[in-house]
Amino acid sequence: MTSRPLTRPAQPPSAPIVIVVDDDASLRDALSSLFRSIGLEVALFASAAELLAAKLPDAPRCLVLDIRLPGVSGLDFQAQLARSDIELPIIFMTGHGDIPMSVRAMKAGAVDFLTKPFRDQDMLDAVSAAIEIDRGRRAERASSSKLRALYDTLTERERQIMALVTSGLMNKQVAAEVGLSEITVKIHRGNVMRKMEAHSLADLVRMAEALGLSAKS
Amino acid sequence: MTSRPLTRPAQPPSAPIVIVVDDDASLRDALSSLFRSIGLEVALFASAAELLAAKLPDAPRCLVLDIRLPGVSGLDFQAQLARSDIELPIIFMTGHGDIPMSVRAMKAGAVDFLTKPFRDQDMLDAVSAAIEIDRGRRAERASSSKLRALYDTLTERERQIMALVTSGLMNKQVAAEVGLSEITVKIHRGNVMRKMEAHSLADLVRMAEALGLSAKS
DNA sequence: CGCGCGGGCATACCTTGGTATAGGCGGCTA
DNA sequence: TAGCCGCCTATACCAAGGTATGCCCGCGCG
Repeated sequence: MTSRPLTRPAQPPSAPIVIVVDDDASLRDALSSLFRSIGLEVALFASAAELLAAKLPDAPRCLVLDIRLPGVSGLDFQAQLARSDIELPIIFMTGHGDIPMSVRAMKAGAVDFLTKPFRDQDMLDAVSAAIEIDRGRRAERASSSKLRALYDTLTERERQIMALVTSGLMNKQVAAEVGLSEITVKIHRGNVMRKMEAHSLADLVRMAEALGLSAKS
Repeated sequence: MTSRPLTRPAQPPSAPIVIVVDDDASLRDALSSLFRSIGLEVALFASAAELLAAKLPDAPRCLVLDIRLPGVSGLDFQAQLARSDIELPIIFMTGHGDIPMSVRAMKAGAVDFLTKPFRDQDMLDAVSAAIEIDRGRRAERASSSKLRALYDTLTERERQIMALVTSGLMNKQVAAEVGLSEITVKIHRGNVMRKMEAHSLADLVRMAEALGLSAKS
């Protein structure tokens, strides 16, 4: 709930990036040229730590990850990313994996799990799907964080009135609920509409829905 | 959009059922006693066809399925169920599966994919999770089909007004949009509220949202 | 044919929503 | 201390929502 600046300097929509983490240099190179051949940007790393240290442009992306890594395992790294709430679609590669490993990865949200050697087309299909997923998630995050920012400008009272109004109560009922006069509720309600940039009650209801609000009586 | 009777005879909430499809009779029996030991109902079948022919009570359920089946494969059966829009959480078992097989199953929505021999506890955990998933889906289906039924009682005009009103337009704007007088819009709007059993505009907006309505201008 | 039903419109009347103007109170901070 | 902000309230006024009564039209159906 900290109020960070939410307007980043407008950047040209960057091309999708495939992040490859594998300790085998020759495989990295092969994947790099494979992805570049269809116009994707590529970022190569030999270990998870290197990736975490790197700064990557803000574009749709996905991670192509070997299960066996120097240091942590791919599955552990996946869990680590999830804990740091970094949402990044992952495609696993493995030379000596087993079924429980693949199931665990998929249950944790991996997009795909390829066994080496894999066909180029399979990898490209997986990466395309992953990039699409990330694109969708980014769009959702962008709109929902804008909504959050607006909601954060509301005072405590205004939030309270917003919850009650969007739950379907009339002004007089809201007033009775919180022990205010109806006119005061109207004022707050007007402030809420203005601050949330809602053009109608229907708008506001949808916003409340997206924010997960509910009137706890 | 056919108007089927939507009120089924009220049945007592039945206990969860585990459906087991495996051609190995001894495994079926073992699983049966395992599941019964924690109070779950069990339905046993030797093949997919037998399951399809059977009538099962309307209760939370899941399917425990061997990948290798007489006739169709488990994966094909999974796809077949999906096509017949039968939503049924599936737990696969396999003795000789491979990774691509497990990945395909998980991508198609399987809850788990266990390799034989598995530990009893792993199977029980998977089944519990699957039953929970089915319980949630059933609740969602029930409420959304009730909503559908109400929506189906609306006339064409009423549906049109509902979409426009819940998109945030005022009565006069709706009237201009569809070429009616404002008073007529009010009448339809009132009919919509009554037929949809909405107690407030906020309610109606949420219903429209759940129904996926949008005002196509 | 009469009837019901979906659809449309008008007048009248009341409730609810929304805003402007104006005032008071308490707390925080330059 | 003055000023700002959140908060609360009141009067007044107008727009929008909602319902009732009454009347009209066209269509399908027993």
